[in-house]
Amino acid sequence: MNYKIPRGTYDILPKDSAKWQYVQRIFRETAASFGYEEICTPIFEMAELFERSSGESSDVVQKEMYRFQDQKGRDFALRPEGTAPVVRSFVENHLDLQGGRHKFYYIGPMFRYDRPQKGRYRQFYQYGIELIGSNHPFFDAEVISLEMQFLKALGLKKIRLEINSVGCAECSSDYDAALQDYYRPHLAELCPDCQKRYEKKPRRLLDCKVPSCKVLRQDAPSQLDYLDAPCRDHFAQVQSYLNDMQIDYKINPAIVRGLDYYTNTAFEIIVDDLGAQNSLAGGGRYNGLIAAIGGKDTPAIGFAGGFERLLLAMQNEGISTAEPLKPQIYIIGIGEAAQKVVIQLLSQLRNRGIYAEYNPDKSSFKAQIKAANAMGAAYAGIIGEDELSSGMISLKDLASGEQSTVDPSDLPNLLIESKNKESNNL
RNA sequence: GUGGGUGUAGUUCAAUGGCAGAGCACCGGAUUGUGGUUCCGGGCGUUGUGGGUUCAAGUCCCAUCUCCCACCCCA
Repeated sequence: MNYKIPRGTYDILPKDSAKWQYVQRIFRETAASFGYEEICTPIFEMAELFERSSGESSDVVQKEMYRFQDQKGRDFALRPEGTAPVVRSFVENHLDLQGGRHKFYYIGPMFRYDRPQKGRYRQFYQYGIELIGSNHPFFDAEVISLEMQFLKALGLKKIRLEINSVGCAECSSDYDAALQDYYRPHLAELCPDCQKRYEKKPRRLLDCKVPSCKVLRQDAPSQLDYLDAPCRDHFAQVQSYLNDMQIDYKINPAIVRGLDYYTNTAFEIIVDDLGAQNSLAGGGRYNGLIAAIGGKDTPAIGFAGGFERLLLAMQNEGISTAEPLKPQIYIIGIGEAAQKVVIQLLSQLRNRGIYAEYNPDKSSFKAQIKAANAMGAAYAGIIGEDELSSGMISLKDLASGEQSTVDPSDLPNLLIESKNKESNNL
């Protein structure tokens, strides 16, 4: 084998594509029921867009972006996440000046130069929504409920919703200072990673997995105690709306979104038994982002989820998604003379939208009916010498074994009728 | 970027340093046109790749790559 797929990427083969179509369809339907419409943005953008939005110090920008220059030396990056491009498009198309609320959803591949592992790839597919133009806490709850609704529609049960508030720019920097004050005397006891975090992003100290760091964290100040009055009120209202929507959640002060632009509400949906990468979706409010990339100051909230993890979780819960494609009829032709009639019939049926199969590679009657059975065809249509002379077709119901003789002109309607009957029974 | 594991037929896996094999899948057949069972037949694969040790390497050594798991990070 000469050519190999790039590391951390994968092909979606026909045997799996129905699953992908299914989850995407359910997501689109769910989004539509909340009034969200699709937005498609390019797969690459100016690298600077992501530096601005995610934060130059973030890992995503520092070491995970696929960056490249084009023939004119312009600095681009394959998009590592979906929010910045949507916001860029929002501003570029002057929707910020138009006012009002805007609801977007997107589906597509994202790229991050990570070390691949379970539930983590270098090209991975995300779905997400963005609601731009309101700071009302109702919409925080609505965005969360859309995601919960989607997961429920898929039949996932073993999921947990955790929420937090990271406050606005002011209270969040107050909190960082408080955390540093707390950790300063213990600096030497922290793991090397945490010592770096202390400087760069003190909040990251809260989700370190090293036992000694976990112990220290127990008495650390909580973000929630450092929220100013408006932020505290906002968070309380979000919870109240979630209660009204009968959505279960747990407050987890350790939830820290990785990207710099988050404010106030942050949430994450976690699935057990998924391995280390157990975060199925995450999101939050990002009131400062639109202004940060040059638009009119506009509040916004959204989330993103990963399809790979979704599919893993569904597999874990034994949720089956799609039936394999089965022919409605498999046409068996015997002898050279039959082939012409077979092909004409095949075309007629396909023109009527009926999935009909025929395989001239198999010549014997036995091989053909075996294939019909193996493919799960509902019927076998037989055309041999007898049928050629009578102008009729022998039609065999492969489930019951019953065989009848039908006029070729009646066949399409007959097949469509039986298909309808079958889907009504489901 | 760090650590551990891994790689043999389409697939799942065998093979004390000594002839690379089996199950499943796939294809064909079992007296001329009736399917899930059964029986019979069908396998030379750069043993991931490149070096090295050896009379002899799938097996030992080195390098490299993939995949898996974890750290990290995150969806």
